[in-house]
Amino acid sequence: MDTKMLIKEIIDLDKEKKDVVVQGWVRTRRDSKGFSFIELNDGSCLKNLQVVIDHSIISAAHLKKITTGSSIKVKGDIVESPGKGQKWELMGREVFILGEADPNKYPLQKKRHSDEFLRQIAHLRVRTNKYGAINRIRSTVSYIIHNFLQERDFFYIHTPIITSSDCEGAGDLFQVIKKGEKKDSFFKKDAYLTVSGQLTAEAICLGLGRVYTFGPTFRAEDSNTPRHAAEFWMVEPEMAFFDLNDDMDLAEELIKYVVKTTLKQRAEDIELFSKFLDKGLFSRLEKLINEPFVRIEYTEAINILEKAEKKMGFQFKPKWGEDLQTEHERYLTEKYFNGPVVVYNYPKEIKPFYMRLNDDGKTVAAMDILLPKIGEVVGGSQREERFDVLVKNMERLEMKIQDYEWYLDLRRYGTVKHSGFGLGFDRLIMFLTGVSNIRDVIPFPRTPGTLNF
RNA sequence: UCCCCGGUAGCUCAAGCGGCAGAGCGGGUGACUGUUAAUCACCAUGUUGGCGGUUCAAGUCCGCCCCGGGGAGCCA
Repeated sequence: MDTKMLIKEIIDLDKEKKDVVVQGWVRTRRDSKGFSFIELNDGSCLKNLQVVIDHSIISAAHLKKITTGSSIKVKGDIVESPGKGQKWELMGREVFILGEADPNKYPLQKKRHSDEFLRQIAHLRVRTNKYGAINRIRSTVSYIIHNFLQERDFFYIHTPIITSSDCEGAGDLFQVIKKGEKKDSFFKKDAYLTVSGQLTAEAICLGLGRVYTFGPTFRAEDSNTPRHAAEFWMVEPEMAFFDLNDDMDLAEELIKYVVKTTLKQRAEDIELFSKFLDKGLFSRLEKLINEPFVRIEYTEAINILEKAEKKMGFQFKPKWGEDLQTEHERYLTEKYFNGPVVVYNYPKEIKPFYMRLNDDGKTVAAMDILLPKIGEVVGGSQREERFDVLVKNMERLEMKIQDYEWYLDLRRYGTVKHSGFGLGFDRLIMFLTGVSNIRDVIPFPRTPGTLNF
């Protein structure tokens, strides 16, 4: 009886194995006199399996159909390869062509393509080394994040994708309406796609203790940058009895754990990026694991930036009370500290209503984690647990308090100190791989003016 | 949304001042070879993003539009 095997399993074999079946997609075929070499990939790992086909087992007409992009099934024996470049190869005994790929039309050639071209054929680009690796890394990182949090007694919770109001005040929302009907015909009120699961996660947190969401979020901003997408994934832990320091500790520990574990579990895939895309990748990742993140107060960050202003000639003057500009973030992470920077205690005026007011009355217990090249990867805060202060905030911002009665209930009844943060999953993948455009770490990216597939 | 750059063969790109549209890769055919992005020879690539204008003549100049990229803004 033949054994169905993944190429990943074959690569790891420690001895030869008879009667094996392998299925996959052909990357290239090289013909010799009497036999052909096929590079076969099944997606299970970066490496291809070299398949040797003796021309006595296949007709010339069939062989011709085994072209780049076609899918085949091969039965045979795994034997040690006499050639250089691979330990094992599959000596074919029977070959079945599962699906042909007309070489005159198949868009992926055995050469490098530009990212822009591959984006147009996102349904096929996963068959390249680079995009196969990205998707494997996404899967592994997801699993690692779940592992990390579950081991620390966090519960994975599910917050709604369709939300009832623009609670978070987070920029532009996508509205949800029933096709062909008025905007409020279904829910009898306005409905939107979520921009964050935070507020509902807080509710579950104040009952379960430690929770997290991990799901898609949506922003309707007309942002055309390599770091923004209209649909992206976030991890949002929310913890009872955590203050801002606990919050920063957890976020830093999580990021370090993810990087360290991914380097171990997806070494081959990460190596591809460090070799061909970003020579400095390994040293940047190693540095992140081994050194504590710099933590500075917003006020200190402004001081540093003001001192650097003359030398750097910033387009925007750093000024207390204003948000940090992209050029400011880059100066801090890429020049001044050359590594991850956590900035905390921001002016209350530039942060949302739910962040906890500090004793100085001017700043809130907020924190952002900035990474070199990527910018903000984490945004979090200690939440305002004091009923009176929270209501005052909402009044200052002229919010409709009646829409948030349920949220205020969380402070009316058994309120406790609690904190949380949101981690941009796709930006984390960018940092891990050195891929510089978010459109290339999301399998089917959604951006303004682009909705394909 | 604003500023800048670009769109020429399937892909990546070239074409001095407006004067016959080209190369490499990929593809096809053949040769050679336990090959490794194989190698060598030959063959075919085309509405120069779209519409309009200037001109004897437009890939090239002008206008509008579409698409892509970079930067900025927006961004829990």
